[in-house]
Amino acid sequence: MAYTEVFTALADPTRRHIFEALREQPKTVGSLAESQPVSRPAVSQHLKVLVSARLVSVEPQGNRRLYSIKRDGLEDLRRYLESFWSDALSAYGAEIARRMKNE
Amino acid sequence: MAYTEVFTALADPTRRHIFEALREQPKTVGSLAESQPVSRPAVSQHLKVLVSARLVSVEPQGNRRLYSIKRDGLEDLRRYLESFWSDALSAYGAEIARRMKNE
DNA sequence: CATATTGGTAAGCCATAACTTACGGTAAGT
DNA sequence: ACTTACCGTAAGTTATGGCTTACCAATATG
Repeated sequence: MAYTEVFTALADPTRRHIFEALREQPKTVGSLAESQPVSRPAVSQHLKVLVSARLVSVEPQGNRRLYSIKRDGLEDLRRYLESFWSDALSAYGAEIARRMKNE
Repeated sequence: MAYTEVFTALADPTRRHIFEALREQPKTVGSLAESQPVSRPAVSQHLKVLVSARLVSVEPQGNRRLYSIKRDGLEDLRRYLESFWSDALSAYGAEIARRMKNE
């Protein structure tokens, strides 16, 4: 399942904070580490996971590496959620119908 | 963050399979365990997590316990995603603008 | 009642995840 | 050229997560 990677990536609070910090603008590893309570290598490892989940992309710029949000991972997530929504609704309706039938 | 619980719950493949198995109709622990490659206690533990994440609800029926999908957790997830969407778009636009400026 | 169904919980095991420090490698500045 | 800044990776430690078996409580069934 491809969804596992995206869900796992966003499950960790620190990683989600990093991801959210990129909403404003693309940032470097160092600047991200400054606003997080963990070390720089930890941030680097988190970014690796986020990139692998296609939630974030990298762009090397000379000395530094600029990380920014990538929409692919979010698209996957949204697709999963939407496909689930109608089913959940129908199951909910079926449940209601079932209860009404038994009463 | 309340999102951690939902993301964590859906990050595990087995747990997601259980969750998806409830799309059709409410089921008992035993019937869920039959269609999964893990033991019944494992399913029970997974359901505990899903209930805690408000993705699933329980309804005791005499001897058995009927589990069904609850929409609250999915609502949370959708809200998070949507709030993120516009930001991601604006950040994306800002990035584009930034690159155009530099070229 | 006695026994079988159903299922939650405890204890223990093992893999993995998240973090640290230490290191190396490349680009920028002086 | 040397040194500083930036950052990825390796190695090691610790915590947590998912699984199993064993056990126990509660309801249904004969």
